[in-house]
Amino acid sequence: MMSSKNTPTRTKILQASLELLEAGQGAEVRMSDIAKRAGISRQALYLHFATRTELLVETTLFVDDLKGADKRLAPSRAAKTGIERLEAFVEAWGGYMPEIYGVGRPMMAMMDTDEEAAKAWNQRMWDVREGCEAAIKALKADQTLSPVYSVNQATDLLWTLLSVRSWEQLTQQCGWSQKKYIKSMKTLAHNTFVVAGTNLSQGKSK
Amino acid sequence: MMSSKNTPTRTKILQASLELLEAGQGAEVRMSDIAKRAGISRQALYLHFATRTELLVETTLFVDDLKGADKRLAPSRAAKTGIERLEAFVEAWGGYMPEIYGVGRPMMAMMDTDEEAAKAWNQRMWDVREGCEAAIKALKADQTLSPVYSVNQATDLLWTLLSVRSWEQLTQQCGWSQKKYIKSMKTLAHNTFVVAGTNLSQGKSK
DNA sequence: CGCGTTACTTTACATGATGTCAAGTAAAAA
DNA sequence: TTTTTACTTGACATCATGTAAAGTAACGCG
Repeated sequence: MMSSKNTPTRTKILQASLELLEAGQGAEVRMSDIAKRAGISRQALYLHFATRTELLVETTLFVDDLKGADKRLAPSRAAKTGIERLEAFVEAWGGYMPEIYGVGRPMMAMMDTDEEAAKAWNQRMWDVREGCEAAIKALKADQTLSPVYSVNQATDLLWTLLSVRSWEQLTQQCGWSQKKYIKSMKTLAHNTFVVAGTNLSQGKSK
Repeated sequence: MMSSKNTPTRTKILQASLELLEAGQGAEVRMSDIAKRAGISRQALYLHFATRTELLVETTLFVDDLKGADKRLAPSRAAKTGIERLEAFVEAWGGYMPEIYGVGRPMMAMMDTDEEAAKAWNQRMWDVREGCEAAIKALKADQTLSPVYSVNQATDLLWTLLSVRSWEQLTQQCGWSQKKYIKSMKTLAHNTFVVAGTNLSQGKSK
């Protein structure tokens, strides 16, 4: 019974999985590949993870732990004004996406065929939506939310703007730099959701 | 040699493929499924299409033919002002996406594993980008393009806003109606790309 | 009429990945 | 010393794609 313990072998597997996923630019990451890299037999993987999907899901949690997802989003929660919060969130999440894209890409690919994978990934994306909602609600509280949108509509829209797919298209397909992406998204979010007449990065409302 | 002919059997296959893809809400569409529905043997499929990918790609072309992709985009090309053109394009493409989503979903799923599928789908999406670019250039020509963005940047952004993935998120995940999607996108595109002080649906510039 | 070609059928099989099963082993724990 | 734990080895089931080969029924044509 090793259940949810942090045994060294389990960690080695997750580490191997992560390395392959991050390196793999389209390269398949098979169970046998992961086993080889972790230095154990393919069968041994199944002693720790029931399915490939489960391993992948656990890898995404592993990466959150490593890269400190929570800490990154903290500044956004600490922001005083809604505008600052919106900006901080765009910056934090926008900066985090490249870190998880390595595992995110295969996860998104699996969503189409694997129910479990879809559930796990959607759950995580829903958490992101909550971040969006919090930022929008902070704007609303400051009365700096554009009257064009309801809180829900603005949240949906912001969430879509900041989706991994959109980030992927802009940075991978269009060749945008990370810097350009974040700057553009800040501008776009500001211009879209903040009531007219309030400047970027000058959140002294009232 | 049946090469690129429109034989009845070939059409039957494409028809069957299309029906299954459109019906299939996550249901797998295997070669055997398509064969069964077309009323022929699985092997016969390979007499008309070398691979599953090729069949899927051909199905997307088939659907364009059926739904009249070209005709739908015509109004956009005919628009007098840039603003009208932008609006018409959002409306046309936004209205077209649900029609192709049935085949688009599996195509996008295949992109991750199949090089050919990726090339075919990207090619089609690139055509959409050209539509975006034309609309943005029309704004530029009218001097109604917001000075915040260059033509390229605006094109990339509009293209991403109008991507199938974004449409998918808003309509499938967030539950937006088609009407709401198009209206919101029109507003968003207008507010983002049209120079301030110009109203929606009143394109008399000059 | 006979002949060959076309379009399809049937059966069999190779491949490649996931996942299962069972027996064996080496070292730590009891 | 025995037992348990963690892993190894090798064999096998499954499932979809794609290949291969031989058979058949209809059709056009000299």
